[in-house]
Amino acid sequence: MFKKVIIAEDLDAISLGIEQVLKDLNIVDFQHSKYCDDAFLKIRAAINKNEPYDLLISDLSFKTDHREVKIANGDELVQKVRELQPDIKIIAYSVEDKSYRIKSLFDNADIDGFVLKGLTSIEELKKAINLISTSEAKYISPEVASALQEKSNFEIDDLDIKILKHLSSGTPQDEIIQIFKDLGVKPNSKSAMEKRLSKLKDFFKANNTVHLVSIVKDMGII
Amino acid sequence: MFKKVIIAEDLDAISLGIEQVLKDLNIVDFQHSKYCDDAFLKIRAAINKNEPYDLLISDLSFKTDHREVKIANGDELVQKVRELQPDIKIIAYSVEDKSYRIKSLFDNADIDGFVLKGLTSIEELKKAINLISTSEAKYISPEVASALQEKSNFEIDDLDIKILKHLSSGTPQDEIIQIFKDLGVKPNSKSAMEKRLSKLKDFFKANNTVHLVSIVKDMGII
DNA sequence: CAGTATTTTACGGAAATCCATAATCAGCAA
DNA sequence: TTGCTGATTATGGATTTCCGTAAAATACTG
Repeated sequence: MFKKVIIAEDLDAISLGIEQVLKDLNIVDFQHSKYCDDAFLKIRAAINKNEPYDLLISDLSFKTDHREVKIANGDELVQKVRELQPDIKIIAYSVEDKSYRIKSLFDNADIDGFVLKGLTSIEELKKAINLISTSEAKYISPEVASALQEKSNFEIDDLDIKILKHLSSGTPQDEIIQIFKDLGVKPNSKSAMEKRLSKLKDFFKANNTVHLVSIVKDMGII
Repeated sequence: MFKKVIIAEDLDAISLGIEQVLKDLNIVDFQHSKYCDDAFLKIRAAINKNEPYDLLISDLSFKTDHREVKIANGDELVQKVRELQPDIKIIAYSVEDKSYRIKSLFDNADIDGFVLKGLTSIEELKKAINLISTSEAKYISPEVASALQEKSNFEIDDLDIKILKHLSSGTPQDEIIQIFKDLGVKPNSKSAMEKRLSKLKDFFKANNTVHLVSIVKDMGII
């Protein structure tokens, strides 16, 4: 079983629940951070003291404060923690149920478990911790297990995301092209843009641009 | 102080925290529902038994299950509870920070408090309960207090919402007009629709329709 | 009822987008 | 170099949206 655990979770109501789980599992050495930055610093400090954490339980969405932050959300946190300490186990604990985002956590940050906050998530969290502590298996909540089956999220590349973000913030297509030209981004013709858009509309089965933006917003892609 | 409390909250991790608050306040007679429908039935049953609840603490967003539900979210729940039992005190406890929605809770459902789930929300919840139990005052979390100051949310009426929903699901304007004509909705001309859209774009400072839909989705209006 | 104001509808040109096709260019093999 | 292939860019016309103005219908007033 894990000896030293760190929790990254901003909502006090929830972190109380998580701490209860750890106590039930007789894990007493745990810390709790309300900010991603803080969690990251603690993890780094622990490594330097040669007393590294062996489990991170992290929320994904964090409220934005007045204060300046380097790491804004759990996705970035787990990514950076994985780079810093490749052998740490990571469980994401979130309400996020968009398969696109869950899949990318397993693919990119190689997380060890995903527990969906829900009606029985406390029990699930226990199960996940138990499973991961004793094996190299991955845990994922049954409601969203299908996320991992989904065939590759196709080729929605970085440029597509850029275009979608511009569109959703009201920039007309012509201006987006101009911006890309000014920035020296490679494909920057009207046609290229239109081709990409029509590919995206085809892929997401959107009738028009409004629909497309609406869909990708719902999916949490932008 | 309140004698009998009901909690409507689907996430188990959070309801544990709320229950702790109630225990700290020496409130022992409380029930907990994970579904809005269930909460509503309990409240009605309590009235019938002449032992009504005097406080409802309700979340706003509830996860959708496989099961069929009559009341899908906290907004509807508090609305219906207010109609059923006008003298009950109601606290909304939610991560929702869109002023549009918060204001409408005070205006339409006449809730008594709004506590924003956050870093110190457990303490805030205690404060809110204390305040409301001893006076007719309203409680609102400081971070979102400005919501109540905002001048009327203008006249975004039901039809506007309908139009926006259609747009966001990919229906072209012409078709929306046709749908309205078929349904016998009153203003159903191309011009009327365009005028409304341009009013909305003006109001929300949107550059175009894509932008408009993006904004109202972010605000939680649709 | 006449007259005025407000709302709704109609119309039309400008702008943006959609969509198919053609031209251009870059890399590569013969 | 030549010719092929695929990717990018250009072009133009159909459709949709945008936006202002005018006509028509409705409501309101004295």
